[in-house]
Amino acid sequence: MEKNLAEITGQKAASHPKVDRRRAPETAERILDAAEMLFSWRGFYGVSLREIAAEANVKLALTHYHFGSKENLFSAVIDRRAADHAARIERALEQAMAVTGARRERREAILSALIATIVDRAMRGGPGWKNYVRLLAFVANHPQEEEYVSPFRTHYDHVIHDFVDALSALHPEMAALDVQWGFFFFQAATTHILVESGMLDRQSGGALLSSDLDALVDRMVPFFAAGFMGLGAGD
Amino acid sequence: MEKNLAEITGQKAASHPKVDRRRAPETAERILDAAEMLFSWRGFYGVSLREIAAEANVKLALTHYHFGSKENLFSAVIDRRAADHAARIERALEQAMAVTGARRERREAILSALIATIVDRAMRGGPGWKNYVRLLAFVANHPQEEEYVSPFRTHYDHVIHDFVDALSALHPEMAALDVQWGFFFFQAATTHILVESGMLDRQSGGALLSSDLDALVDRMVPFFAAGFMGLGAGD
DNA sequence: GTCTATAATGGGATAGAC
DNA sequence: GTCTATCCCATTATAGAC
Repeated sequence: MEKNLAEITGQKAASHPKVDRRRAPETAERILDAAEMLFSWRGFYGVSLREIAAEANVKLALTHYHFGSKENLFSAVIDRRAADHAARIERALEQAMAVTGARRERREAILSALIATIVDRAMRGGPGWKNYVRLLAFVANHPQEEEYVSPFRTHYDHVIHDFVDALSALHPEMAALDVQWGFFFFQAATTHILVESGMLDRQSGGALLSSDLDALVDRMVPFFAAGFMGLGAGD
Repeated sequence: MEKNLAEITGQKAASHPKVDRRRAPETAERILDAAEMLFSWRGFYGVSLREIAAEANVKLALTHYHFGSKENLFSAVIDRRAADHAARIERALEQAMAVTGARRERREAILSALIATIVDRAMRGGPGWKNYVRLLAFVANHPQEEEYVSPFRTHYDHVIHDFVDALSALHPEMAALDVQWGFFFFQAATTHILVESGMLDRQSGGALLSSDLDALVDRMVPFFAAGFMGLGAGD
């Protein structure tokens, strides 16, 4: 069961020049890159520090020197990007709330602020970001009882709260709980899709690709914006 | 292979036949129950056979005696319920396709055939079913590259295909790919929600409960039925 | 900071008595 | 079918040389 993941997925951790000029600062980064990639595919339990060290071309002991423990390394992977990522999403939400026009369009702008910002990082932020986004979605799909999800919560809980507030302000005619339901459905689909489980590819026979995230956004935003009307949103 | 030890040793035979027949099936069932529960929370890698044996009040060696290997045990957990479960969903779909009325209602009936049937098993099938449904959703959220997802695919891929067909037949005015997108969104939200990640509870401050799946169905079906109108479905 | 070596533990799997 | 005992290997983590 433990096959070489790089061969299967054709993926590598974020690449760095082979020739090391300054090893010291780069080593920790390489370990983070490797951990980010491997954790994003198999989760916390499915990856060993040995695999991470090998993927990073680093000796095993260095993972402990730089990060102390496996759990610490996992947290470090998230902490490297989470604050910046959450801030980007918050900024996009602010811009979306400044949009004027029909409420349907304003609703779409809000939803797009979340999914399009995430997709932008995954598609145009470099290979590390793609892995990070997958990891983010992966963790979001796990029970909150797991300890390793807590770093994720501290960074993103308030973001989600702000989105619900924005939608509630846009739709005073809706019951507050219905707004929460609707956004939860949107968020649920988002996190499922971004793990790239490959289901979409298989079910469509390749006509729809999980990797084509831009096409995803174009379908997802109008679909979910319309969904709110099923819960009583006036158009 | 599995000879009766009493015959070989010449000891008395018929002393415990009833006890053996009662115990034999029960042990394997207890192991399956424990594995089902633990796998559903922490996944394949996050659980050890020792934990499973302890949870089942059984010695470690018995897990190997009854199931051979860890992978085999995982498959056995799925095989115990998957065929019955898939058949229930298929039957519900057939009944939904017999519904007459407005297309919106027929669309809701189809979506409900999936989610309500799953929720029915989770809520009213007993504790084992609740764990199975969580495991089902858990695995659906994992990359298809993982080998342990294949037993799920063989049991459920055709079910999903039939749902897409039913929706496509209902909406000839929609592009076939858009129907696939819409159902994929629905399925994505379904699998995310059923892992009971606890997000909903946290975000709503307890006003919405992940465990209240019946309330979920009441919101989810109209929401996603309306979503299709965002992709060009005539009402 | 990086290396080799090793401790200490837990993992899956098996043998053989009963 | 169930038990005890054990093998063998992978795991996380640490010690100490350089």
